[in-house]
Amino acid sequence: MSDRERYTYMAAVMKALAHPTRLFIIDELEKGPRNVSELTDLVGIDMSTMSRHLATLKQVGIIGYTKVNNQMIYRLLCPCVMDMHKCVVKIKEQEGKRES
Amino acid sequence: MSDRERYTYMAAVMKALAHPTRLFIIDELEKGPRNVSELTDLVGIDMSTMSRHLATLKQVGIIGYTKVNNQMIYRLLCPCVMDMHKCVVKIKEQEGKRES
DNA sequence: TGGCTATTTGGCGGAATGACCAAATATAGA
DNA sequence: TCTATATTTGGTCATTCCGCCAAATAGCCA
Repeated sequence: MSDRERYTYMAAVMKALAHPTRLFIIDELEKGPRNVSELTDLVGIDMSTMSRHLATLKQVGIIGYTKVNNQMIYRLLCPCVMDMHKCVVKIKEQEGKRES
Repeated sequence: MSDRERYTYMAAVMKALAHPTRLFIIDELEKGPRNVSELTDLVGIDMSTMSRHLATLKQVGIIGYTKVNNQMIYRLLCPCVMDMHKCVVKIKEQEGKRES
């Protein structure tokens, strides 16, 4: 894998995380599996929009789903995503200490 | 800070990282300070585009600069960003192990 | 089959992104 | 002051994103 490919891949993962709703989804799935309706109700957006957010996260392998009857039960595949949250918090914390 | 604000802030940081060139910039600045021309030559894009990428990273506090004569010397303010890289690598590693 | 529920997909519109070129700005030096 | 160098900013264009609504799809159950 070339450097260019690696950066492109990483950027795709970051991009998948770069939306408030999708970060919320990750936090919520960290508590346990949820179906699309539950997540939709929690966020308060159109279900079609939620479905697309879920597809975005699924596409890069952060979440997965199990089909149960006519429901899609989504779950977090990569808990390490939470480490990123912590890192972002660090960035914020040091914001005040910057020189320039 | 409300949950909604927190997610919005985090998403903004992720978004700033969500581009191959900007990830490259971070890797490069991790080695040491660089001016705009150096980074531009390394990536091979228009200097104006590079300048905007740098502004994006600066805006969320990941990098900073010092003005020396008519040069802008950029440097990494938040080395912890590298931790995120590691996390993304983890996501990639477990890609093969996924069930669905 | 028909109807009900859950979810995804197609399409549209407005906003943001990222590339380039050209022009503006700032600083050093002749 | 004039010129050269380094950087940013304004403008344009094509593409992508993200919201909604409407329609399609899939799986129960009567």
